[in-house]
Amino acid sequence: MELSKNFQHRESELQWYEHWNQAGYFHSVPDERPAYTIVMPPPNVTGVLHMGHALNNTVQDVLIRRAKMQGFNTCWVPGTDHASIATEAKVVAMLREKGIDKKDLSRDEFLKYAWEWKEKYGGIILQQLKKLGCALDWDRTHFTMDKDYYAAVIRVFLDLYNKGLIYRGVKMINWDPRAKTALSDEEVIFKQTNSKLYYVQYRLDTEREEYITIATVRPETILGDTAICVHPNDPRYAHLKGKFAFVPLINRRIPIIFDEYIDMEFGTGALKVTPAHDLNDYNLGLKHNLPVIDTLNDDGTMSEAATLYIGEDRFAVRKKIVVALKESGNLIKEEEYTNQVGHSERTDAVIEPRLSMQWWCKMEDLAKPALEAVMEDDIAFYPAKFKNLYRHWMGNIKDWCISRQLWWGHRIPAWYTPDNKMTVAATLEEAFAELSKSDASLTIDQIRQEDDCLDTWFSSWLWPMEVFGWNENPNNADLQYYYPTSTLVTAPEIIFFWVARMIMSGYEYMGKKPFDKVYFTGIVRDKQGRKMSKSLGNSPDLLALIDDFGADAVRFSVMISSPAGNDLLFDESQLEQGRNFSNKIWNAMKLVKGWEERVSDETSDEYAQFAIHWMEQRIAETGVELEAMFKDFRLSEALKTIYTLIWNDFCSWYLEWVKPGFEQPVSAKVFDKTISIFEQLLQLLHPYMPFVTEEIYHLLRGRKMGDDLMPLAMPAYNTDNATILKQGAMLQDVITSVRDARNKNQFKPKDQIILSVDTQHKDFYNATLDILQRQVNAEEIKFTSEQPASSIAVVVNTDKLYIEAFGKVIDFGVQKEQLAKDLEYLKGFLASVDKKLSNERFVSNAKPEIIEAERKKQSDAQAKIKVLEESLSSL
RNA sequence: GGAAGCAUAGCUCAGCUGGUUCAGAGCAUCUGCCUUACAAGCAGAGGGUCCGCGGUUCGAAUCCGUGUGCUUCCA
Repeated sequence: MELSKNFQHRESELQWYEHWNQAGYFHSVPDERPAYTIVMPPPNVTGVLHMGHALNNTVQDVLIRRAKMQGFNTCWVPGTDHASIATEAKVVAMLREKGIDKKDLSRDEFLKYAWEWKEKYGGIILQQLKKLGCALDWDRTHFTMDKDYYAAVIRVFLDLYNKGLIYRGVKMINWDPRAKTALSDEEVIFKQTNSKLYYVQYRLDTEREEYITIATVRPETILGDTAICVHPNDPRYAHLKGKFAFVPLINRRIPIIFDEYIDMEFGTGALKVTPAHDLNDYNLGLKHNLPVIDTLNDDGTMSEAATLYIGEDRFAVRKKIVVALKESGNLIKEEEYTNQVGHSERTDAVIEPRLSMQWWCKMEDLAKPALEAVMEDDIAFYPAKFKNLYRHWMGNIKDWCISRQLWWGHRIPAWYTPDNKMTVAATLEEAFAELSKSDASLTIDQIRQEDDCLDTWFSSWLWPMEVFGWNENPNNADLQYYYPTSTLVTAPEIIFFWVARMIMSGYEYMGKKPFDKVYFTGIVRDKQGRKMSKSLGNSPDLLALIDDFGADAVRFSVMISSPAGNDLLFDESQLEQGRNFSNKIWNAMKLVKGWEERVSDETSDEYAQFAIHWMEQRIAETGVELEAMFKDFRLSEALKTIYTLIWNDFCSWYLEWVKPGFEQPVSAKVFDKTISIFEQLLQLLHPYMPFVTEEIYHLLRGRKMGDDLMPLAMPAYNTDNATILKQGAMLQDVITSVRDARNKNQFKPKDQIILSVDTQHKDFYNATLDILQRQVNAEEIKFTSEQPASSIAVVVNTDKLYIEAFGKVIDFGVQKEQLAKDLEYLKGFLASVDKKLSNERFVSNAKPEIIEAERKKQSDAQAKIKVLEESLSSL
């Protein structure tokens, strides 16, 4: 078979993903093996794959694939969440394009469109995950508005309500006037904004014409002012106790109040108080019994209560009112001012603090066990630094606003009579039964259900239990087997939104934590360090990257640069590195495959014994290291380690050491061992780069479909020969040193040399002679005790190597320089070691093995110095 | 205003419990190679006051304090 020049990822990816799926490797059913379970953080159903997903899901896939090889029954559950605000916004936009206004639709009509939209576009992101190679159990795909899931959400709502943990109340909330819904604090993004600070004077209700000046960035809100507040210790305003002022333009008479809340330094030290439109003002209003005048409609236009500009947009009014204030002489001055302005995470509209009746969930009791679990490492966070953040939030937890003024989502199961009596019940019939108890004349068609939906996170917090069918039967076999799940992989930015709440619901409803470990990935940033986001448009097109470089290369690039919890700057050079790595392995395969037709039983393979033995030990050594790294989620370090093992140890050293000469036969043993070694390496790499490894695994021995790498059990690694590892390193050292000397003396690669070795370790050289000879292109290697005439001397450890070449003029100056430089370094090194060892406090305080190591360093350095001095003097 | 994180080669970053397996990787740079798997490659090389200062210690890139700079979270 003709093998292509490079790895052809496009065909390979399609073929293997389909094959793994068909073979059932992705699907899990409970059995006697231990389970290793991950529930995917459900992406937004409107989403398309971006770098954050690529990172997050590659991490999960690496964990799943490795666990599978280690004998776990792995289950990785895919799914999406309904993302009420984002989806509703998309559907509204889609309808608008069709010329349909949401206002003209009934709730049911709208939902019909929404479901159509979901069926059409909602699965895109899951399909894209297949391109990335994700080993997901597709039979378990869930959606947060599936019938049973919906029922679970309603059931939890009823339960919490009955426990007294859910209540209705008027509070200051974050209002998104574009989406016309409340937002939780976490959904508001504060952006630095260039604003203006307006100084406005209010006429005092005194006989003399006196004024008090306030500063505000939101002049349109003065129409809702119900007081002016100053600091009780502020001498400027002490005389105003008990006085009143008039709101400009509308001449509302409002009191001057005194409160220590005021920052005397800010503005004029006098604050206008608008309880309906500012949280702090609201609290002041409560304290001082101020009336609340709500001057805004839900769409951000002025309400009738404003009395002026009714129906006009708040920002247009801001401009107009400034003009009006100027004309009336109330505007004193304007100042440039930068402040933090809240924007909606989803619609980017400027948030209005607004008083509103909402549904709330009490968090204090739920938070307690969830906080303890993390603090006591019953649920372990990686990296642990996020425990602090978690503790801080959980310790100061506020009640959760769970209602959203949207249609797309789980409709709150609260029911009202025409005179606004309310009950909470699963169905209309139950609600009717309850409500009619106190009103016998009530008919069922008079009852109307709450319009609001629940926050999306109020459904996704049930994810780890509900994907296994908690609602239908909490004792079902799947839930018993897979819950608690093993590892949650997510971004730190949703630690409160989601992670904390899943822990709460897990304890509340399962009595158990939802997962053992939480691994927080970093945030993917672009080259300039900006977070990749849709709004910036700086996220590369992942599918294009996969197409260009291959899924393995994309996976490589995100994994190589993502130490746990640290942000990663995404750089295309890493994609190239990944692609090149695939090709390197592909070419190594071509080399080995090329030997197949030249396998012979008669060929000597003694020369290769050392190489094989050494490589096997290197793999074992690395296998042990990898185990430790995976335990700590040092995933990028693990990949680097595997990369080095394959590229350096295997390709650069091992293959060169065992490679037969041009068109020479290769022994059956070397061939077979090399393939076995290759297969072990492919297995170690497979979790990171599944496609290229599976492809080559099959090609190496011409395996049949079904005889696959993906489910192959991984051996337990342990090293039993430290000596050969040291000898391998020594051999590399000798080879590099001789090559360096060749280079420095301008030898061409083809120039042959004669190498003479003055050593105490003849056994080592005898075992590696053939390898050494080929690697340094030596015609002959012999032992000696004297430096041959006109030879280059090289010192490696305490061995002296002499290089002779015919027809080569040797530059002793270069050589002398090199030896002198080495000697100088070593003398300095020895001096530092001597100093340490002659320090009494070191000898008495340091651990014995450290002292022993220093002694060894001392004697090694002394020996080497001696050898170097001898070489120098013989020049 | 409160809190956290980061500062290591030209660039992007590793460096777990303090000790030469500790100063490392990739990219970039320099030298030599179209060597019979791979030029997306091979063989070598150069390059760093581990941000400044102070402390703990026999010993600090690593621990503590402090200053500076950047980032993020909360108010």
